[in-house]
Amino acid sequence: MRFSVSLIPTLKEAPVEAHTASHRLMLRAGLIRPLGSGIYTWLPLGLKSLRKVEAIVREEMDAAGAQEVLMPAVQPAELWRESGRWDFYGKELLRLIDRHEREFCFGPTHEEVITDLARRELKSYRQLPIHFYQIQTKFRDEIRPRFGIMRGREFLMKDAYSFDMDAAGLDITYRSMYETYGRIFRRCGLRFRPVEADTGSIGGSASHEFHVLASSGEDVIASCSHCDYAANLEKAASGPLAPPTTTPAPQPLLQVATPGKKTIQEVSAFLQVGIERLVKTLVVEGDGQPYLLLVRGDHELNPIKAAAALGVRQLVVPEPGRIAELTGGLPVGFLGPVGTTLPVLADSALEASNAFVCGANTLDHHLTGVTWERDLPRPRFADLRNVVANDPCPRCAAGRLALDRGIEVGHIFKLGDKYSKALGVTVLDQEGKERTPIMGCYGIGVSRIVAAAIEQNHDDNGIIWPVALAPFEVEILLANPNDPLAKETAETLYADLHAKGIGVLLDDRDERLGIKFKDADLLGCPLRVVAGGRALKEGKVEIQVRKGGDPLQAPVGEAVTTLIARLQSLLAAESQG
RNA sequence: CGGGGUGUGGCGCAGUCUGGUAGCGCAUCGGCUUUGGGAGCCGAGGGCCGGAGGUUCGAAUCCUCUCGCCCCGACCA
Repeated sequence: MRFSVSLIPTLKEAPVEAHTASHRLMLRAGLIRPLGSGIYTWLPLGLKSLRKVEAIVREEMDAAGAQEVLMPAVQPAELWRESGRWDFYGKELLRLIDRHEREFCFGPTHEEVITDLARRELKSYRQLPIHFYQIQTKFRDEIRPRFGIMRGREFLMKDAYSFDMDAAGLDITYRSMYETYGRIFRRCGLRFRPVEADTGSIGGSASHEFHVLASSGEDVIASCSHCDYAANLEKAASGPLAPPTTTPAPQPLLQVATPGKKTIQEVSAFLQVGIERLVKTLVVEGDGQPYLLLVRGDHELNPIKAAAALGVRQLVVPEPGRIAELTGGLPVGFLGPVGTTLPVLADSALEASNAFVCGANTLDHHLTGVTWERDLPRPRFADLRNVVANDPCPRCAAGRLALDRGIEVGHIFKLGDKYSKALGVTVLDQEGKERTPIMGCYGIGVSRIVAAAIEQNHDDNGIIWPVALAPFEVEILLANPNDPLAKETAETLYADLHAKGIGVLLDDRDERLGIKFKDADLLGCPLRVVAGGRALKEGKVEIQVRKGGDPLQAPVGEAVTTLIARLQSLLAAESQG
C-alpha cells in the first residue's frame, strides 16, 4: 500500500475524551474514527489488523473442526421469549420494531438462533457432535461504553456453539476449545492467561476466561505463584487464612465512644486497632429480604459470592436511606451484628477472629473485644470476599495468590441443556429414544483483541504491533522522493517484498523524513526500512525493529532476505505465549 | 439511572463571569526557502459558536428547554 494515496489520517494530538492508550493510539494512528457513543468506523489500516485477527481465529476454528456459518444480526423477539431472555436480558438488548409492529432485537449473542437451527436440522445422534461458529458484528447497549474499541457497543465477535450427546462428549469439545483458544492467542503474539470464571447469568457448569495481561485491564485476575490455579476476581477463592497475628487474649466486651468515626480507617486510627481486627457490617437486600453480611475490615465484599451463599437470585446493596429503613433506623456507620434481628452471614476469614471491633448499633459508638458465642451466636460462614494479594492458594499448600489486571478477550462455557431444552432440541439416540443435546458456547472478542494488543504493546511514541497482527509487517520510508536512486531503491524493495507475500507500506509522501519517522513510530509496523540518505550512499538500507534495539544496515541486494529473516525470528519469539 | 463536566473551523483550545456580531496553535490550499526525528517566511480558504425557544436595540456570552459527548458512581459502616 502506498501511503501517499491511502487514507491514513494520523493525528498529532488525540481528542481529549480518549484516555486509554489503545483508544488514543487507534485514533492517532488513523485506525478508527468514532461515529457515535461506542460505535466506530474501521479505517483501512485498522481493518487490516482486524482481518488478521479474524483470519487466525478462522483458521484455528476450522482446524478444530468447527463449521463456519453466518447468522442474522436481527432476530425475532419470539425466539428470545422462548428462551425466556426477552425479559431477562434487560436494557443491553437493543430492541427494534419493524413496519408491521413486530418486535426484533439486534443480536448481542446467538444462542437462540443456533438452537433454533439445531432443532430444525439435527435429528440423529449420528450428526453429533457438531460445532458451529460465526464471526459477526454484535450489538450490546452497554450502560457506559468506554475505552474506544475495548468496550464499544458494536463490536466484532467470534461466537461458537457446540452440540454433544452427553456431558462426556462436551468435556472433549470443551477441552479442545480450551486448547484452540491458547493457540489463537499465542499466534496473535499476546501475553495472556486462562482463568476459571464464574458462570454468571448464562448458567452452566464450567467456564474459563482468557485474559490479555495489561495494567489497564478492566478485570482483576488472581493466579497462584506455585501451581496453575488462576481465576478471575469474581470467582477466585482463598485457602484458609491464618488468624491475624495480632489476635490478642480474650477481652471483655466494651462499648466505646467513637464520635463521628464512621469509616473503617477512621475507627482503626481512633481506637489504635489494626483494620484486620475490625469487622465491616454490610446490609444487603437479597430478593427483597435484608441480610447482614460481615467481612473483615481489610477485605471487600464480593456480591457474586454473597448472592450464591445466600441462595438469592439478585443481590442489591441498598442506598444509605434504604439501609436505615431495613435496619429500623439504625445509624449507618455504626452498624454491628450484636443483638441484630436480621439473618447474619459472615465471611470465612472471620471464623478464627475474636476480640474484634464492630459497630454498636448506637450512634457514635463501637464495640470492642467482641467474641463469638459469648457476645453473639456463631453465624453461618461462607466465602464472601474478594481475594487479596498474598492470600493462600486454594489448590496447593505452597502457593500464594498474585493479582493482575487483564482484558477479557475470550470466554468458554459449558452451557448444558438450558437452551436446547428451552427450545426443544431433540435427537434420537442409538436406542431410538429422544435425547436433548448438551451445548457449549465459546466467544472471542475479535475487535477487542486489536485494542488489547495495542494496550499490551505500545510506548510513548505509538503502537508496537506483534508481527501477526500488524497491518503491515514492513514500512519503507522513502527518505527523499526527489532523489531518483532513493526512489528506485524504495520502489524495488516495495515490489520485491510484495512478491514475497510480505505486507508492506511504502511511505512515498512528499514529506520531510522527520514526519515519516514520527508516523512510522505511531503506526508501529514491526520493521522499518529507510531507503535513501546516508546509508544508501554506501549501497545500503537502514533497518530498524520497532520493538527496539540498534538499527542495522543491509546491502540493498540483501534487504529482502534480511527483513524476512527478522520477521521470522520476531514471529517465533512472539508466539511463545 | 444518579452526580459532575463539556459542546466555539478537521484536531487542541481562548473568548462566556462583566452582552456590542469570533480568535490562537496545529492541520488544509498556494508561493519561496528548507530536507535524517512532527521546518521557516509570505499569502489564502474554512466556523449560522450543538439545537430550539426566550430576554435585549444587540446574544458564543444572560434565562428556559433539549440533544450529543466525556468522567465518576454498591459498600468501604
